[in-house]
Amino acid sequence: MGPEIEKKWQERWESERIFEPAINPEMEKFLITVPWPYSNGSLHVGHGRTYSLADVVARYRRLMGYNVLFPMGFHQSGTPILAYSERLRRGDREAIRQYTEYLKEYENEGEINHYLDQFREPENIAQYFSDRIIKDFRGLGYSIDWSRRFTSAEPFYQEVVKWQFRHLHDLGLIKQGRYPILYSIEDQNAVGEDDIKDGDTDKVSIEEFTAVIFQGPDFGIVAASLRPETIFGITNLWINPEEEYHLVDYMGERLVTSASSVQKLILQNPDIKDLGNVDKDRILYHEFAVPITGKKVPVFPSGFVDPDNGTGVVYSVPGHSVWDYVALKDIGVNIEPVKIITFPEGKGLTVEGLVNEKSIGSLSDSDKIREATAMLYREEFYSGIMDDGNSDFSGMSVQEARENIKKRLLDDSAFILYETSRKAETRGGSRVVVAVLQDQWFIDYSVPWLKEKSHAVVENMLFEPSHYREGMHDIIDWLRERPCARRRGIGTKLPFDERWTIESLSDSTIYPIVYTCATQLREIYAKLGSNLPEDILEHIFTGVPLKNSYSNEVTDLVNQARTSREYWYGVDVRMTTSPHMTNHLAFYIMNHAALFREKDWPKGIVISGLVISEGAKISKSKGNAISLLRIANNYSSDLYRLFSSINSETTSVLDWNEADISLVRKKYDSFVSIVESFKDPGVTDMGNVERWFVVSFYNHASEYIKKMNSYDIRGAYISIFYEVLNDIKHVEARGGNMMVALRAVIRDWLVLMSPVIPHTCEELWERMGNHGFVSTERYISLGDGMDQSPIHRENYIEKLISDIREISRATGINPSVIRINVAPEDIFETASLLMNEGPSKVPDHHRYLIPDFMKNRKNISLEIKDEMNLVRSEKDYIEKLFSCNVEILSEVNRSRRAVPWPGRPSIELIR
RNA sequence: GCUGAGGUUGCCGAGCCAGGUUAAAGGCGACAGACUCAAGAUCUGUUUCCGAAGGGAUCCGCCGGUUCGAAUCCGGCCCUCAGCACCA
Repeated sequence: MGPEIEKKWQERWESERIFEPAINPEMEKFLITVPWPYSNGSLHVGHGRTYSLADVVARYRRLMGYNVLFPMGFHQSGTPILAYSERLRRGDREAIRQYTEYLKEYENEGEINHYLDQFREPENIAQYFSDRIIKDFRGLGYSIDWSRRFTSAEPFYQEVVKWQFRHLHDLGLIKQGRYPILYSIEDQNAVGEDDIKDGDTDKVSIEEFTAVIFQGPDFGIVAASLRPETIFGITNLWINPEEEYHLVDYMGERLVTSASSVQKLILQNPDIKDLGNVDKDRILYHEFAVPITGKKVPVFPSGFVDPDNGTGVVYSVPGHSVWDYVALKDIGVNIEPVKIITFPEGKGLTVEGLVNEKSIGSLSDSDKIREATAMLYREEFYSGIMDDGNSDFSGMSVQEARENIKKRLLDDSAFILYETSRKAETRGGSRVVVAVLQDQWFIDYSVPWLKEKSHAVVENMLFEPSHYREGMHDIIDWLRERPCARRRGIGTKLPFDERWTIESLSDSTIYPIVYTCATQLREIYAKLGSNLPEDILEHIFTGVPLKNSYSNEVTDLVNQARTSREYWYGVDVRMTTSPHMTNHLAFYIMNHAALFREKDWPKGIVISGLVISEGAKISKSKGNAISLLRIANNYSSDLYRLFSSINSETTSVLDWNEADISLVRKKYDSFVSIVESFKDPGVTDMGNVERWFVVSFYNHASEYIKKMNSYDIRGAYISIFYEVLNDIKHVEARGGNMMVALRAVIRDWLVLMSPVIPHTCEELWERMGNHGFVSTERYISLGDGMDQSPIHRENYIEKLISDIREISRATGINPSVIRINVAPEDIFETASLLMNEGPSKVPDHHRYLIPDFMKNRKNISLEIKDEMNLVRSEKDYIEKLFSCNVEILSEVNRSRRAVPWPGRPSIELIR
């Protein structure tokens, strides 16, 4: 069905406000949420899936008689929107290109520059895309209650966030401490993924090095390593002869480090002071002492040392580092490598082996060296055993030794140094390093009482798929401190330290509760002159009596809000994707556990799978990120919804691809044409097939309900869509009267299909002369109580036909007459005796039948009492099917090949 | 290496949690037939092997176990994928 029809129904739904539920104590409520979208761009196929599935669930629950609330808001906190508007202001080409592309979807060519101009202000980006997303979501037919929407940047909401943080603080869950962050020295600011050049495609993470201090006669020298366990194999140190080196003061000690690393060290450790340049002659070829062993080693020059990485000093372990081994060869120094790591059974890679195998000649073969290094480190880390002669660590695995040696070194001869996982610069071109904040705010998720309470929440929740429950328990155990505030970004100020802005995931943990009372909160905030006092929020959210008195008007609003929260809250189901498990969903659960009473805790989480497009991961650069707007226009939103629901299980990956889409489209088209061509036949006389169709339909319907209740949306729609379509084919093949068959089920079919293809169903519903919306219909389940005999009768006929086919195939007979012999009365009785009483009761003249009965018992059934009539009623059909005559009789004749048993007539093919 | 998911008939993919009704849904592909001047679309049938009577044999990564009975439960092994970790 075309976009005009979809639009027509979207407008009607909206103007009649059928998805804006009111409190109704008579009805059971159902609150379903999906994390709010971040409004810095338009959404694509991948984003739409979870929202679509949630909408299918919401619409389904409505049919089943629940009072359903499906609300939505917008996330605008954090740095990305800010970073993008900064980039647009700076004239960043990539950002302009990307936003031009977004805008092209919605605006005329001529308007684009106007909007790009507007987007220099971050709030305009947020505003613009929130509006677009609402339109996109409406265009997909989502039954969202937009009247309750709000954004994370709205002042009244920020009061709620402050309330949350004051509480967490009072509960002792907020702490301050040291924390490493990515930082730009030039900009004197923290940088996020969006500020880094290629930060989205090539992530930069923070690595923890051990900076080891080697004592010399006049001063020490410090070399940073990720592999502290190798200190037993050190033969020398390296510095880069082309670079400058400085002395720094570190807690009274004088240490050598590269000039370009000094600033970084200071950012990480305020105790460090720069003492200025040091002559390299005082370092090169001098000896320094290795900690723990005390061994004295010389410093050699080598060009491979990067002054920006670590401290610009490298300790050399030629026994276990390809770089060091090759570098020593390079400068012609003959030092015997020290081996300190072995492998079980002596098998495993060695530096020498790799150098030979990859024919590495000199340091200029840097790619090969990197490759060899990766192989060696991997193998040593996973299977290496320490074997350094006689230290305390000998015999430990490399992994174990690394932790232990690091700990020992940190006591007095090392400190932690953080480094970026790759060289990175900001989009503005300044270097990105790691700085350590001394006063970072954290939420402390390690507190035992909170963990315990959170486990209790999880234990009582629904998880779909259920193994995520165990996963969530593990995550809760594993969570420690989580930084909860930033120095920049859009968001709420930390109420007890206004220099900080609450971090964007932390400000969005308990917001679903605000959907229950957003309109009242906004109004109270306005009436009280931009204020939302503590005791009011306390009262609304937790029911604690008000401490202060307010005007009647305000008190009324407060009461409404509290009543609404009491009715609606407790999110019944939150749907999202699995990457949210370790962050958002865990915080969501733990913050609810910390702040709210049991009744308001989350009740369920359904994890939906990711979406790929044409077999590939969706990314803007691949061009397979089709926007939701284009989906609705090019494919129709019902087709998108149907495809998302049916082409893959809720929890597994969905591939959006043309080949599969056209298959689903075909089915969809045949559904529409079947329903459209339906005309009430006026008669209701049913034959075997029609009766079978109706019972089968309701069997599918109860299967559908069972599956929808356990969030198996795909399975549910396979039952009520694909299988019903197949049944229709069967009725047609059997020459049944389709209109008579459909008449009995078509109303319910439209109703049950409406959650996935609501526009189509509304339109068909109306064309059939119904009033009102199919979306607000109620489906009354018939349960499993239906008489199944039409199914048995149809199975009997089907089995009869397939037996005829099989005999014909096995014998090669193409019959001119088929003789069907149905069990006569006395055989029926004998069979009944054999099945219910046992062989001893069989009358003597039938005892010869017992062996045959035993042989065929799995096909014998007493379900059908009037086989003769049944077979007669299908005589014409069978004759037509095999183009021959059918003779039906009912007799016992010992000379015949087979005995006619109930449920298994004997069949004779005559040439 | 850790954690999780998974290995099903040509392919994709159900079933497995609650063992028998499972030669194992559905789709795709292939083959045959109907329709058509033809192609496409659509419909019908077949698609592990054997069978001149509706039957039989073998089968769900590998090995073993529990059971009257296992694709389904238990133990071990092999392999694949994802996330994490690791990579001066």
